[in-house]
Amino acid sequence: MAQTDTVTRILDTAEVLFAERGFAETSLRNITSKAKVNLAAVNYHFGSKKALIQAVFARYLDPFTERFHTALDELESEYGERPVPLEVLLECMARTVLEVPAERNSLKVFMRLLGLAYTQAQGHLRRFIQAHYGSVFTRFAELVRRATPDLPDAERFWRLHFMLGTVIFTLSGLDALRDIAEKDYGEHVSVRELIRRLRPVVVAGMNAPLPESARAAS
Amino acid sequence: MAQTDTVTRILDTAEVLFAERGFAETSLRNITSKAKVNLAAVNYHFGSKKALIQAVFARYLDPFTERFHTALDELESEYGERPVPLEVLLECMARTVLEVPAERNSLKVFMRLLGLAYTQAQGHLRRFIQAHYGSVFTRFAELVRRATPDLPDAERFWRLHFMLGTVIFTLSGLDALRDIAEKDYGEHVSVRELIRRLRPVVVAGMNAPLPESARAAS
DNA sequence: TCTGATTATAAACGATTGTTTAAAACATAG
DNA sequence: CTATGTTTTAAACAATCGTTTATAATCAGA
Repeated sequence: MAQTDTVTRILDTAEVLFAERGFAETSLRNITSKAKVNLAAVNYHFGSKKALIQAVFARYLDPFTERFHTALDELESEYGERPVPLEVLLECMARTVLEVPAERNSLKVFMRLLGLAYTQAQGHLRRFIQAHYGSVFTRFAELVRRATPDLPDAERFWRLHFMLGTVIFTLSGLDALRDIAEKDYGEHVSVRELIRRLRPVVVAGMNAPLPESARAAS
Repeated sequence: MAQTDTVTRILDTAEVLFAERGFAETSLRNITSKAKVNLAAVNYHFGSKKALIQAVFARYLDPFTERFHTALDELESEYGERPVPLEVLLECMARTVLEVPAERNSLKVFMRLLGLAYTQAQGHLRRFIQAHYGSVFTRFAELVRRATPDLPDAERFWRLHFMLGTVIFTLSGLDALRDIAEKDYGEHVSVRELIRRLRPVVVAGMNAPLPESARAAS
């Protein structure tokens, strides 16, 4: 039983430190000392630092993809052949993202990790995430395609990533932005309130008019 | 004259490596060996690695803020007391962002650096950028305020950062996205074309309907 | 051409990194 | 209790990090 305890203590500490300072800036000694665990325990239980990083992600993404798949199952059986409206799809994704880390009050950590997965070099991480969790995103993208039949494929592809960028960038850099916001007009904003603000912006962005044709551009 | 040569060779190499792998993952030995410069040259000319990082940013942001200020000057004198339309402001910013690195074909590097500035911990960088270049952003935000008088202050603040997130996130992670895009539908997309696609999305996001009131939310 | 300051260089510094080793502690089944 | 397999531990590993030092090379001004 002490084994499980050590493994989860390492994961709990690692995810916080990774989220705060990034992967390269967090040493195994930082993690093990704060987790009150022997240094060698990381290599013993996980094999390497890279594997630890992937394990941290898997602990969030495994339940996320599972819940997201069943949520999409429900939507598909509810709507049958009819396309699921875009707002419903976005709402579904947002709800799932909020649910997963809610149990440990770690939404902020989860968001920050997603941001790091995009921006930190860490080629192994991108490959790991793509290989293990790419399919659920493909499925979501296909549903979005049916919800926005007028959008050219390329346009929809990019707008989906614009949307992802907005959300992940905002929620991942939340602490820094919150500092500025509080200094500017003294309002403390919660993650859920931010998501409330994000929704109309994202929907409007997805439904924006098509850009002027490439040839007509200056 | 050899001095200037060494300094710029260090900066040229450092910005590329930083953009590719991040700050912590790029060692001074990586930089100096690739730049064919002695290791100690960095500490001699810049003082420290932190100072080198800041110098890399200053080389982009100094001309950027200067050009942006004069471009905003022209807009203000053109419109006088009337508010500058939002589209014009965004167009002005986009044009300035494109102009600065154009001389060295390093738009990709510039964008990637901006993304890193947001996401990498590097507290000293955030403070440096805020202290040196915060004023031009404040000025821009004030012009946006006059262009969108119907938007509550808090809402506009967050939407501006949503927009920044979309653009920086997209252009900073461009290489990864481009790989996916090419694999999905074989189209190679240029930065300028991406900006063309971004514009209507950003404008629509800024002009999106207000979210349901906080109290009415679930 | 000599002088004095600036720049380049090679070598070493101590600190920290991820990982491995070998022995100790522990748990559990016979 | 004993024996076996698992987990923990302290110590050391080689590699790399940013920085410093002392010396050599280069330059500009008189």
